[in-house]
Amino acid sequence: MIELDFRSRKPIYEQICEKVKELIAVGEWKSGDQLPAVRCLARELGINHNTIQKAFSALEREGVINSVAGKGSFVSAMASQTEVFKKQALEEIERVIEKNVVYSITCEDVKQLAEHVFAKEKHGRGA
Amino acid sequence: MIELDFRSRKPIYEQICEKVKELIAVGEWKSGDQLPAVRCLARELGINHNTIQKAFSALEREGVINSVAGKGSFVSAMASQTEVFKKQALEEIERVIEKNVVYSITCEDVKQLAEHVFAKEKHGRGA
Amino acid sequence: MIELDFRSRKPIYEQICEKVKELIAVGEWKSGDQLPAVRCLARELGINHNTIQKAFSALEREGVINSVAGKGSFVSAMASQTEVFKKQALEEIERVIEKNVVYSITCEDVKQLAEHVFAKEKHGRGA
Amino acid sequence: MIELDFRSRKPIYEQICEKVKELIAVGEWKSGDQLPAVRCLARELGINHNTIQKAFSALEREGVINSVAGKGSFVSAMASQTEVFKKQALEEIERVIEKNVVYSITCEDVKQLAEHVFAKEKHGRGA
DNA sequence: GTGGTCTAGACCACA
DNA sequence: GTGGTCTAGACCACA
Repeated sequence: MIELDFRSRKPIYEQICEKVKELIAVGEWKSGDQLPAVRCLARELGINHNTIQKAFSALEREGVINSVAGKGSFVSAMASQTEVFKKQALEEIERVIEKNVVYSITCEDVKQLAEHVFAKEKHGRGA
Repeated sequence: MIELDFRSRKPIYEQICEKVKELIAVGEWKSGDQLPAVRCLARELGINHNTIQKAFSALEREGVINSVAGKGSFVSAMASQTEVFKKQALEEIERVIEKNVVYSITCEDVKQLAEHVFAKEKHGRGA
Repeated sequence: MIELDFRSRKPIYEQICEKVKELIAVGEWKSGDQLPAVRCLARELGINHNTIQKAFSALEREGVINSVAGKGSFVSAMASQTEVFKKQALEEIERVIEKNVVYSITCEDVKQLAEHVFAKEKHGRGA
Repeated sequence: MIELDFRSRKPIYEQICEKVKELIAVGEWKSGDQLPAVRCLARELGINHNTIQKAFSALEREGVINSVAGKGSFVSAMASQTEVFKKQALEEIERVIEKNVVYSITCEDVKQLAEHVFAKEKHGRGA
């Protein structure tokens, strides 16, 4: 379910955070669902349990999950989870557009890009 | 001309690379222009010259500048410099959109975002 | 009568201890009253009876209740129960004030805070 | 400068966070000051550098300090640092009063307590 | 079993 | 030198 890129410059624990958020976003994991146990997931992914711990701590801090010692970790009940994710996603896109606006890209370029990406996406899901 | 954010988590040398590219992109520095000497720039920015060296080496590897031992560094003559930058910029934006497509954003969201950013930009320059 | 917050980082057994003390403090449970049976309460709260056991053991150690094997647990006859609770409460508040005195809070700040809390409380009960 | 209580139930890294905040609050460490190096402080306190790392990461998340790889950790420039600390302190006191209001303490009790603590404090500093 | 903390020690990128 | 990440392994409290 979760695939890691050990060559990436992005730390493993951050990759895990992102994957968990994605799994929640696509509805694979729902509010209240119990996540895999820290040590169990660590074994599956072939990494140390402390790395999972670090990822889960960050996710709890963000309000994405709730971890209770002795019981487990659970997808947070935050009703607006999805909206928060969407807001953060759009903010990230905005930042990257702003940063690159200096390289003579036009509004039209970005719009076409968006259409291209979403068209691809549609095909990908249709397939 | 180049301002660094020492608090940023982005490495100083990467910040320098980006600033150099921006200065070329906006036409401040043109093909063939000589860049400031490594040690001189280091003194101005108040950083170690090794950090500038690292940035310039990366820029040379990308073909953005040419360094000639004993003479200095020069903006590359690559005619298509601007187009390469633009292509890279669009690729980066595409990557970020693709990564975030899972968070229930729509093509329309991104298009509106683009318009918003470019409208702001226009105002900023108009001012 | 007893409500638990399973998401709280406060251990379940500590939550139970506090609730029992509160119920005694407000006069709901009086000296000599029999507490619900461990297993019964466990069933009601949907938790393991060992957790209740742990809470009751702690309460007995503090002299709040008396457990008699084969008969059950009873609210301790300590005449001064209420006063002990009050003393402990004030000690806890004192500790927290002392700990925070370094953050440039004033005596006046704390006094106003107290008035605010008690005014709220009064309203809450009046409602 | 920083003393730890290894017997305490409070994790070491949390104790460190609190001590750092206190040192900033009392003006011992000022905005922009460089904190002791992670490994250096670890050696001094006789603990593992990872524990300091964990504390500093938490402090950075809270905006109390800024850590820059290769350079060091610095007291954040947040102008309102002191006010934030004070606000958090008062919130903690409020919470503890509210929690204990059930134990028949009166507003007057708390006010007297406050006076007592601040009188002691004054003497302590005067001595 | 479950999460949380801590150590000892290694390796990395950056300055 | 400086912070950051990761592992292997231990120990703890709680359920």
